Amino acid sequence: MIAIIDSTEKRRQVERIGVALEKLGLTPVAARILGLLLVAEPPYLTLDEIVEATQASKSSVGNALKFLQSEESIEYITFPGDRKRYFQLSTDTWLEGLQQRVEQLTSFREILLETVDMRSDQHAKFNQSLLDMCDFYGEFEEKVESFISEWKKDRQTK
Amino acid sequence: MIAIIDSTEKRRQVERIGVALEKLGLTPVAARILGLLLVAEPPYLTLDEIVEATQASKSSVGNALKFLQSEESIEYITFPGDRKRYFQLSTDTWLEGLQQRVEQLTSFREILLETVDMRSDQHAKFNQSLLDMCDFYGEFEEKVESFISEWKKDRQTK
DNA sequence: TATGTTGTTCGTTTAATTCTGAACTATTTA
DNA sequence: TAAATAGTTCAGAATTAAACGAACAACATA
Repeated sequence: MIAIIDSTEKRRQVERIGVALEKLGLTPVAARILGLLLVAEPPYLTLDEIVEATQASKSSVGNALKFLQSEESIEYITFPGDRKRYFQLSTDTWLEGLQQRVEQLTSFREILLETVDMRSDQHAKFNQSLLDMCDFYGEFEEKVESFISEWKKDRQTK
Repeated sequence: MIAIIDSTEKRRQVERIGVALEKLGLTPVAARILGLLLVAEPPYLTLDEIVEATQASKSSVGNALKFLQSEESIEYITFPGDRKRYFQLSTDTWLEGLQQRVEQLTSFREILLETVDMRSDQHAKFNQSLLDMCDFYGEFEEKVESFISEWKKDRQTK
């Protein structure tokens, strides 16, 4: 963490972001990489720069970069005459990630509906509560999806 | 898994729900308990019944129950003249859990805004993308919260 | 007061995840 | 062709998380 991130304040911010993202389910290294790419100027770094800045091993960073690319959280750009990959945050595709989460919700809702079907008509009140929950998430998913698509439309016309 | 859950089909459903909930971040035991409480009839079970049905240790189940209560995913009821606690899914408070997740989003958005403030005005396009993302989530949170409170209102008048 | 029942706590064990270092491939440069 | 650079793979080490079992506290009942 010498050259790329120059101030103590920035290093601390990388850690804060790292902790926040760990809580959302990322591994420590992956979380620090995203933090770094949010703070770094320019906001694109090579593998070796990330290795230096995070003090993690090349393989850890390499694997984390691969994972983050698969999640579409980051992508890389290149420059003519320079073989290195410059990794940066995906500023276009993060919406897709949210959409994937909504789809996860949908699939759980389907399992839940199946489960209610399996239940007898005893405990009707409980069954109804489960159905209510399904209704809520059904509408919720719709709302979220239409909000996302509207946002995308606005973005395109900009 | 002998007395409480009587059929192979139900046992399989508990596992399916368990796997789905593990993916959403629960531990295996906690996920199986929720699955069990979705499938079981009646939908309230004692600690010992859950121990028997899940084949996990009493302490694992006890700790998982404690955790699920803290998350407001489950609660317990009692019956007069019966000291045992009957654990069941919270059919009222699961919305609070969703709200807590939204709050997590808010706190990450705050960190993100701070981070943009720390950045220079070079790479303005990148900075703008981060701000756009903040805007999106800001509106998103509002939308979700108003949807939740409307839903609650409807529920009360029912 | 003894006995049984319900649920919790705590130290240990087990299992899963995360990270590492070394070796390796592929590509470029001298 | 040799040396350097960029990135990947993989077996094992280190770390973290999950589950266990035994002991314990609280309470009820006999």
